[in-house]
Amino acid sequence: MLQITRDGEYAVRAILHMSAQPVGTLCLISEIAEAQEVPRSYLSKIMQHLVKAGLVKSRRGARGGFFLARRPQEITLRQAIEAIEGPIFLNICLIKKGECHRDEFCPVHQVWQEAQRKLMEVLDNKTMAQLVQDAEKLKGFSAKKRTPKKPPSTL
Amino acid sequence: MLQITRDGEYAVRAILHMSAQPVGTLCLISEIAEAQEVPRSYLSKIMQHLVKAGLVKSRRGARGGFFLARRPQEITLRQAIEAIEGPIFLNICLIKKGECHRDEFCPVHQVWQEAQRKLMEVLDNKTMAQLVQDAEKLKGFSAKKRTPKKPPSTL
DNA sequence: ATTAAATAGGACTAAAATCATCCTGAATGT
DNA sequence: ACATTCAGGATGATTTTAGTCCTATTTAAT
Repeated sequence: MLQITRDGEYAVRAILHMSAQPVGTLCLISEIAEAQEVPRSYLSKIMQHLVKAGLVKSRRGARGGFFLARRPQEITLRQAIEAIEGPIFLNICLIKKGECHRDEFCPVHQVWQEAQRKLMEVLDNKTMAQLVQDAEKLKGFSAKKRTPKKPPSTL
Repeated sequence: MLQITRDGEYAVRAILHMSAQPVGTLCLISEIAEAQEVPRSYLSKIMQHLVKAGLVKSRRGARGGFFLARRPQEITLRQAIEAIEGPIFLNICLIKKGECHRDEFCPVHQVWQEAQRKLMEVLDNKTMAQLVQDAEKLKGFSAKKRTPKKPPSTL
């Protein structure tokens, strides 16, 4: 449907959550699930997947939990999404050369290529570290809206 | 899965096929199906949909068929795809304001917005007329490769 | 050693989407 | 009348999506 699945969305939320923690923090499934509004049992599966993909590490048992395998500035949005959704191809003709025999003469093929390239560029150029910063700005902004620091006195 | 469906692909093929015909030509389902390698009965459904969407007109009965409702230079790739797939949203949070209550503080939301904008830009900027031209170039190129007009003599 | 706390992993499921096929009906030109 | 086309509905197999639930395994603390 040309739309990312809940898996991808939830994976990004989880990684973003971990990226916002102080280094060394271990995050629990239940904690991430609640904070990021993801069904707990479903998130469990996604975290497993992220561990297998090498983006996240885990420790079992009491005092266990999850933490990032790399620093937030070294994880792009694309990596987070593709870790769980697999590589993105806007059309099956892009999967690999020869996947679609029509690409030799189909003029649409190269349009998809360009569209995909532009899309990837956006996802590649955003790291988890940047997203955490963006989130802080958003928070500051909404806080300012509600309780301005210094309301300009009209007296 | 962040991939267009066969519906969308087939719709584009059908419209492209009609765009490549001389104006006034009526195209038959069976003819389009064969030329564009689309299952005949499936294409039938897609053409119905395209008629309802207003991109294509039809005439029933003997000597009937399909033809474009607008000129090829007035139909963009995006219009062709969205006519059959409905509006594209890379993530459900983009469907409409308030669809996702997290968008107030979620820093990923605006990244999706930008990604979608860039993607749409590519699809918006390609008309069926241009695609027909592109196809002609591709044909000319592959023909040249196989039978070069004037092979450089080495004698 | 026991136990409580966590993740790992497999089995299962309901609902929806995908990718079609087939048949009947309606319109239209000859 | 008849052959030719599209219109529209019913049906269906398969896959994907979006989960849940239960048991096993690992680990830290007591």
